[in-house]
Amino acid sequence: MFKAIADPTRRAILDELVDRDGQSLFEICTRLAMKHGLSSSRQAVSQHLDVLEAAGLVTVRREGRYKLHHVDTAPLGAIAERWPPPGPGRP
Amino acid sequence: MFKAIADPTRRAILDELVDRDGQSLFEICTRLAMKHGLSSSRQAVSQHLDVLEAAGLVTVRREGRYKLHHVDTAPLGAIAERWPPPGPGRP
DNA sequence: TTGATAGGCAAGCGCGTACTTGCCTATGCT
DNA sequence: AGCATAGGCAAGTACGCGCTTGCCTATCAA
Repeated sequence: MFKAIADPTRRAILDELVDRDGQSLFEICTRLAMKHGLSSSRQAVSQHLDVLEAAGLVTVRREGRYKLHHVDTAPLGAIAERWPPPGPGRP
Repeated sequence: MFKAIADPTRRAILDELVDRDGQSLFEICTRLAMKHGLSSSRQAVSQHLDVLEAAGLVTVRREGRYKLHHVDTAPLGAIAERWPPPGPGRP
């Protein structure tokens, strides 16, 4: 999971899915090229999505010939849980 | 910074420094071998510490011939800030 | 001053991983 | 049926990264 967010392209995909949940593969490709200036091929994005899915950060739902991707940022909470911020506790 | 916590050895180093702040290089090596069962060489750990320092997660303070390492988990807050947990907002 | 401890620098090796290339399957529109 | 769209699979390539190896410097104790 930590390796999943180590790649900048995968982080951009997460940003994109947070901004607009339930996108298909081609939608993600297009918006990555547009908004983030990334020129990743379809296969590259597909492989990134596989990694994100294996990390539990993205869930997949088939709809006809489309494959819609939904983001789930819950696993990232393990990071804040493992190394809690040094701020003042909850009074 | 994301790549810094992608490596399990570096995560173990962070755990070790949270448990006991201000350790030297050899202390970290020893405790990594003891508690985590990792047999990393001194140079390997040193390079990991360089990465953690570059990521802003570890600060260094020289004391005589020792090099004390202090942890700073604040940069990790950027993760929770970038992808906020989907829980209920703050009412 | 000599030896031992703590750490630094740089080159090289091996493997993982991000990406490409080429081809194949499935669903939808007309 | 026929074509276009959406996606899958597998092998191959290139580069980064973690780690080792070898040697060097600096601080402290005797």
